Amino acid sequence: MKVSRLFGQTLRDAPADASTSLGAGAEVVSHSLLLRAGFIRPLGTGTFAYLPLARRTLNKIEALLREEMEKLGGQEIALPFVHPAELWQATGRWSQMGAELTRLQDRHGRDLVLATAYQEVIADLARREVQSYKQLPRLLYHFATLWRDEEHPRGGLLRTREVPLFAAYSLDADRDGLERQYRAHAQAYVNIFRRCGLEVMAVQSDTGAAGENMADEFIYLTPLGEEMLLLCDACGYRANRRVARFQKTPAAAETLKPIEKVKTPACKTIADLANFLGLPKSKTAKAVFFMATIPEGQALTEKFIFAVIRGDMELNEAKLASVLGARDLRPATEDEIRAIGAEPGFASPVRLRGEGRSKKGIVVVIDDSLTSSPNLVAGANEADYHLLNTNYPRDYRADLVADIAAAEAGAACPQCGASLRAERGVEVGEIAQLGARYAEALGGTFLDRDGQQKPVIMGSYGIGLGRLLACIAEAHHDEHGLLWPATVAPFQVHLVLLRGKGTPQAEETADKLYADLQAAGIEVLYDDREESPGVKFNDADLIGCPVRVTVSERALAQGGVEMKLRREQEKVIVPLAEAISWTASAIHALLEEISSGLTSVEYR
RNA sequence: CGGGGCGUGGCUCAGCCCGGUUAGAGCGCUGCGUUCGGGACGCAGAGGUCGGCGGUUCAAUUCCGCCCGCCCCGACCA
Repeated sequence: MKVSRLFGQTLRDAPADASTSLGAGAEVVSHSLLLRAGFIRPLGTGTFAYLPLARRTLNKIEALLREEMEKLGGQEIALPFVHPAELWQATGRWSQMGAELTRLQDRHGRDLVLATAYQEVIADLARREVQSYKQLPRLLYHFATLWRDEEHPRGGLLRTREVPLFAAYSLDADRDGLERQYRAHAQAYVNIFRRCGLEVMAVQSDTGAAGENMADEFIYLTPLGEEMLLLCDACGYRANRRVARFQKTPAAAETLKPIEKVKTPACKTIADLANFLGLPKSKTAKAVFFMATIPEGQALTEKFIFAVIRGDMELNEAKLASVLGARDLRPATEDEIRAIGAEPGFASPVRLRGEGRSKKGIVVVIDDSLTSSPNLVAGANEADYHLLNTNYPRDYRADLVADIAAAEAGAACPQCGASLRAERGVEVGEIAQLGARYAEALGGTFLDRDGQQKPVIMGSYGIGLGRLLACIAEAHHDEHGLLWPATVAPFQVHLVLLRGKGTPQAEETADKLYADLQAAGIEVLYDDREESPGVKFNDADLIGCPVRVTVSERALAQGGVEMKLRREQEKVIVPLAEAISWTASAIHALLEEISSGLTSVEYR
């Protein structure tokens, strides 16, 4: 491709809204570089056009994914982007999902959804096609678009509303089969990301709205990431904070003492309270209030959630939402708290005024640590008063007892007790064991060898391709621009022509070299423009092809053409006759460097 | 959801507080000439319903209201 014909130009400055900060105000380099280098352009909020350079890189990623999937026995399919609502109603996601699921109607008034995922459609296909165990196992995969109406698209390609997606789905007759395919994917994914030049970490996650069993996320570690991970260096425990467990320090055994009401003026926080009473936070119970939207059948009900946790721990909203089966959770307002008879800052489930709370839709959820922590200080539901020595279940009831505590950095590892470390990262892929959930919801059964009708066991395996592109850019750039791994670079070679003045020799040489390199199967971006050397070199650095070849009078006078790797400073003059072979071997070496890093990764 | 900020040629921004001929700059773009190894220079150009609607006014890019779009922060622990 000649730069003079390439669609999309480089920009000296990034658009103002591209220097978007994210999290702690860090600039999202991938966003500004991909914009400046002419890879992407924003269309609307959270939607992007992928220009030829980006599309070429995505093509390479897709080719690599196809290779890896074919190795696993995968078969490529294509699926519609607009789905009938019935499928989503059957699995319950129609009612479970909030505004991120876009619902629409066709001209006949039939409900439709824009795909936020494709498990329903896969399960529907499986129901129609799979009648016998002889048709299992199968592995399907596709490249598709996914629309999730995110509230806060951020960080350019890191969090978008429209997502170019790769996903695979395994269909099995039993859980052993699922386990085999799942492990195969866990290994394949590590290699897939490595081949893209991205080091990722697999961590345990929940399956969110999608599944029912175990899942692993593949995380690229970066402070820009929205995922918080807890890692154990001692035993290798790795989990997303949403689901991370930890060992709760047990409270000392004590005999239960009688409740005692004490005046605690202006003690509205746990810190104030512990300080005022001269007790550790672990001797207190704190109450946190939410309004939860919970699906019941097809209907949604809003319930008041009275959550109680020991004062030395923090509540994990994701865990709470999970145990409640809540679709949405928001902090309750002070008015809502008073309406149930509690006093903000001095609330507890003990002696809650206005009993018969279940009728009022109040759900009390307590952290499991409270069952073994005696004589805690809790609110008296009266301004400026707390109660000493409250005990569960002596003094109050709970509708649910569960682990709703957030693991923090420094908490004890659930496996070995060592101190957990916290890291941030971006989720670039997820693999999940869905089990029978989808087949059961949609009635997808097959006749097994034993003559029994059984549900098809599914797994799903997905990668966000735009996000992957952004993460690769985050991992591979310098102050001058992008620095693509050879496996996914839009072009392998950036050929720069410096015409100079006078003779047409340089141009004729470059034209021929362009043709010869292409004939040798090398992908070349040829900068044939009438631009100054500075502009051309800066654009080459910005775009980031791994090998740069410069044809100029100066280099020809020195006996050849100039070769430079994007990541190196050194330049060498290579005789024209050896230019092709030099380039080919340089590319080969770069590719080899990446493939040699591939190992058969044992799934833990 | 709440609070704050922004919206002016393709891009980055000035002008607005204090209303008044033809709305500016740099980059980019077009033409001509010079230059030619790290974002060169000269000359001549093109390109703007100043986000939209409404109001105040003799007069609105400027003041006011509403809307739309974008950005940031807060979301909460009692």
